[in-house]
Amino acid sequence: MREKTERVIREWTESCDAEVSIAVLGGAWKPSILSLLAEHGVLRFGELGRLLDNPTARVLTRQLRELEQDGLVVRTVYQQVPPKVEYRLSELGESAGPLVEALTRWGGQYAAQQRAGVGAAPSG
Amino acid sequence: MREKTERVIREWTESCDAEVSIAVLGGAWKPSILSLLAEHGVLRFGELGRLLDNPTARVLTRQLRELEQDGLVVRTVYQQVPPKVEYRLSELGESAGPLVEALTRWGGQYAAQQRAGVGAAPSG
DNA sequence: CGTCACAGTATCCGAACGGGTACTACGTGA
DNA sequence: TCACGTAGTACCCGTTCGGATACTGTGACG
Repeated sequence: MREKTERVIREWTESCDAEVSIAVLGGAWKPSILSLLAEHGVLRFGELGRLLDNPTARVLTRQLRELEQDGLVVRTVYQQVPPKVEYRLSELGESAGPLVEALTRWGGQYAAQQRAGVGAAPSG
Repeated sequence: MREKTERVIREWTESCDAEVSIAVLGGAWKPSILSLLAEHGVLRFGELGRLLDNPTARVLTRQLRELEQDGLVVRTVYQQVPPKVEYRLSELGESAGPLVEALTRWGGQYAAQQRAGVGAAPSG
C-alpha cells in the first residue's frame, strides 16, 4: 500500500471512507487505466500509453506504480530485450470495476448537463 | 461551475468521464459534506464544522464554495446578526448520493482489508 | 558501428491544495 | 465599554501533483 493511502486510511475516521476510494482512484488517468485493463484483460506499458492520450512515460509509470502498490494492478516483467512489461487487474482491481463505472456514468451525465445547460436551463 | 471542473470537462475525452466525478467530489471533506447534507437536509456552517472533524474555517469555506460553484449545494444567507448561513443539497447534489455511497462502501471494504491483511493473508 | 524498439529513470518546474494564524463585521447583552 | 457568537476573509507555508525534457540499457538488425 502507498504511504499516502495508508495515511488516508489512518487519519480519516470511518465516516469518511469515501476519501479512501478517492485516494486510491483519484490520480490522473487512473480510472481510465482500470477501465482499459478491465476491458482488455492484459496490456503492455506502451499499449496503455497509446490507448490513453499519450501521457508522458513519467506520469504513466507513476500512476501504474501507485495502482500496483495499492494492490489494484499486477505488473509482470518479462526478462527480455526489448523489455516487455504487462499489466493486468488484481482481484481487488476487478472489485473496483462497478465503482469506476459509477464514476464514469455520473461524471458523464454531469459533464453533459454542464455543457448543455450552463445558465440556460429554463426551470420556470 | 469551477474553472477546474470546466477544464477537466474540456480537456479529458469522454472516455475519461470518471475524472469529472473525481474533480467534483475529490476534495478534502467533500464526500463527507455531501453525506451529512443528505442525512440532515439542512446544516449551518458551524454545524458542518462540528460534525466533521473541525476543519479550519478556511478549508471548510473553500470546499463549500467549490461544491456550490459546481452546483451540488445551495447556500442560503440570512441577513441577520450574528450571521446565519444554511447549506443544503441541490437536485444535482442529491443525484450524487448513490455515487458517494458507492465510494464509501468500496473505500470501507478496501480500508478494512488493508488494515487486516497487509502481508498476513494466508492465501495458500 | 549506428539505429531502433521498449520501458522506463532523472531532474526540474509551476500550479494547486490542505492547513495554520490572525483578523473582520455587527448586533446583543453584561 | 467590552466580550461574545457566527461566518467568514487575508496572508502565508510546505507538500504534492501533473507534466516537460533529457537520458539509460540492451539485444537485434542493417
